Amino acid sequence: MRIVKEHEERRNEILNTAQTLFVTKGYTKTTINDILRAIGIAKGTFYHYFKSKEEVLDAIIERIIQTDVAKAQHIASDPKMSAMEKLFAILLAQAPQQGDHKEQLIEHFHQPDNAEMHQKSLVQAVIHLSPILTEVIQQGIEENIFQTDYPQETVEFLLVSAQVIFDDGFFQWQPEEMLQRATAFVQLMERALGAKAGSFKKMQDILLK
Amino acid sequence: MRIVKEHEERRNEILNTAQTLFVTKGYTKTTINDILRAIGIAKGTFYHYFKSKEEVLDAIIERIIQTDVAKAQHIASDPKMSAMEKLFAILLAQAPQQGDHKEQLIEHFHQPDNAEMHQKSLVQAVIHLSPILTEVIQQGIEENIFQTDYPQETVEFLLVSAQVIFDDGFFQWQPEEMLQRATAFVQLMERALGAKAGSFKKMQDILLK
DNA sequence: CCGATAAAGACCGACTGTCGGTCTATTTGT
DNA sequence: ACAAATAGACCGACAGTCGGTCTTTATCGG
Repeated sequence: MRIVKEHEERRNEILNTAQTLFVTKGYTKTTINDILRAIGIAKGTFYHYFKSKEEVLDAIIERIIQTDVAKAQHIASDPKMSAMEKLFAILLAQAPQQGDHKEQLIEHFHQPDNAEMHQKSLVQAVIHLSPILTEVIQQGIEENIFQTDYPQETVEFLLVSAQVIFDDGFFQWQPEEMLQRATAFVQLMERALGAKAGSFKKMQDILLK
Repeated sequence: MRIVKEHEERRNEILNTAQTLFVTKGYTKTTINDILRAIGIAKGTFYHYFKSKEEVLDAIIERIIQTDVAKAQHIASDPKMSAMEKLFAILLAQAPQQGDHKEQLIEHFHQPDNAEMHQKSLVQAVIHLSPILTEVIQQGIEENIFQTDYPQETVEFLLVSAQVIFDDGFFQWQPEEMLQRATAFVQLMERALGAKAGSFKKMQDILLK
């Protein structure tokens, strides 16, 4: 049974299917054949679009990060927002994984042994988000609400911490442990950025909803 | 050619060889056959000692972490040291990877795609070191040199940041970028732990040598 | 303007090489 | 003689390759 499609359509079909499988079963445990079977295409077709399994993973991660980066950029470039508002908005925009494409992934299992995927996401997120957040912090320094000699590095540390601690797959926290860490993280941010004690109270309240 | 050895000796031989290969070529790219060839043993011998490739990785990581934990514990239990001294000593004991067993690994290549190994090391390091460091922080709170409502969580964040940022394999920094991050990290610690501004100056100086 | 022809490229699935892991036979120490 | 240690032939699963087919679209002579 031979069904011909547009290049981009087929490519996205592979990407979407692979993403669902990678997230639910894990990258390593997902077979190329799993992907082929799920779509109903042959080996050759897959390799007509991607030259390796890893290239698919990279493409998926790039796609995910890209949407997050776009949101962050949009917020960061708003001239009417204060640095504090931007910071909160950007972080909140990240947290809920959103419905991604349509609705899939909502019920995704916490897949522990998925090291490649987690690591690549982490690195890409830090690389692409830190410059944006650094600018926001610098705006905050000019507004005299933040104070640090190392805005860039501080952002990196905070991003890494958040990505690792709050990503399922590294540690499996109980709900109350998660809450505790979220609260602690807000305090860490406040201190790391040299903000006035208690100035992140608002964010704290939002997080604890 | 058949050579019989003591159980522990053979086991360590496998561990040492595997560790060298995992670090230089990466875990995934290292074949069981690579290990066998390097030692000069057969498949059956390998599987007589370990039931999977991953079990070898876990054993290696446990061994590495164990030496770090032992050092940390030894320092932490010294009744004559202040919390600040302990904190510095423990961190410094981690930094130089030491000659591990004898001398190997000194010239280890920075292997970027080694996600499994990096992730497992990270998680194990945090799990085993954070309780020890948390106690040190609590001692510091009693000594009134630190102040935080979240000692445990703060330690976790700091450990994660340090492990990821300073581990080759996640990011590849230039020497001066590394220095910059080390400096920034000391400031982050100072602030995160609620220490008096400038009280970590000593540590800073030591790091910059 | 139309039908033949050729180029592009989407698609197929048998096949290959590699790798982690199993199994059974043999040797060695006690 | 018995258990522990060693050996290596063997297996199934998997990522990736290759030679080729089918469909669509552009081109061109009449």
